[in-house]
Amino acid sequence: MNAPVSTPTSAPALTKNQSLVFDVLTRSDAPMSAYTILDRLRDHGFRAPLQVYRALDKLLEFGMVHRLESLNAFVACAHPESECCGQGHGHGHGTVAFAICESCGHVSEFHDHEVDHRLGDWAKAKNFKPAKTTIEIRGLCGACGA
Amino acid sequence: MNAPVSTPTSAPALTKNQSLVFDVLTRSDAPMSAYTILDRLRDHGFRAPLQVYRALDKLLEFGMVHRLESLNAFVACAHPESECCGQGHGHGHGTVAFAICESCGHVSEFHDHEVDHRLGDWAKAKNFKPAKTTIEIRGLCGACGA
DNA sequence: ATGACACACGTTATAGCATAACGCAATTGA
DNA sequence: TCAATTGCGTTATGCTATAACGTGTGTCAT
Repeated sequence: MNAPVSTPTSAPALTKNQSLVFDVLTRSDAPMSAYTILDRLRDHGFRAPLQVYRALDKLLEFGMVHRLESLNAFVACAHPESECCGQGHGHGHGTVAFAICESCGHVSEFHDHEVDHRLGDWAKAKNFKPAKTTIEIRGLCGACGA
Repeated sequence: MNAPVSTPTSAPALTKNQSLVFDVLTRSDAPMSAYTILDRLRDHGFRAPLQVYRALDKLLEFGMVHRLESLNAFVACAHPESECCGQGHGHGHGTVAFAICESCGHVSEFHDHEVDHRLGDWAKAKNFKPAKTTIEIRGLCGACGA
């Protein structure tokens, strides 16, 4: 009884652990570290970091979760399903950027074609083949920076 | 005998530990983790991670070293002194981006005004005050990706 | 059916990255 | 001279991530 449970929806079917981790992240309004997620899920039988990391690996692969490199933390994907989350794997919508408030912890996810394009041009000019691009702006959000 | 040693040059005077760390990073052609730096400096009396981290903190503050968030590693600043490294502290040359080869480990540092500008515009529109921006492209460099 | 395979899972142990908290030494400057 | 600041060294600890092992279950070609 370990295989993914099929759901009525379209997105990839998640296993129990994957669902639990995704739910916790979705309910959070700030990024969570793997260990924080682990603590939230102790009541659901989670005992070891690997249970979280393995679920996160899959969720990252599905594009349902993002990793914030500058925080060593994770967030549920926040941009519209139509642009990314629903679709299989390659999902051609480009790189996502994050604005992270260092005061309240809130994260805004956004996308800018022009930025994408410029970085792509640089890569092409240098014959560099991008695999994954990270863009994170840390600072103060409108509410905190007043 | 712990104070910074003044040098004939312009840039901020470095203490012994700061110089040692900076030299090691400068000689390396790939990013180094703090612990790798530590190991390289054992012969020079380094015994504990904090000795490295404290030096790195200062070098980061001086703009002489960058931290690669997606690697938890550090590189010596590679762009021309005239644009950044030499000057005091605020240094208004904008955000730097990195292209990191996942095969050979080589890192290219570059700057794109347009990208900077776009991200700045987004921030302004959202009333977000940026403090530090991270842009890292991971992939294969020209030499490795052929 | 059955056996090979892929995959999710659970557990223990370990590796790798970073900082807290203490105290000492040297420099600066009121 | 004394207080404040800064760099340094040490010990201990905390946080982040993965290696390596074995189990169970579903899939599918034979």
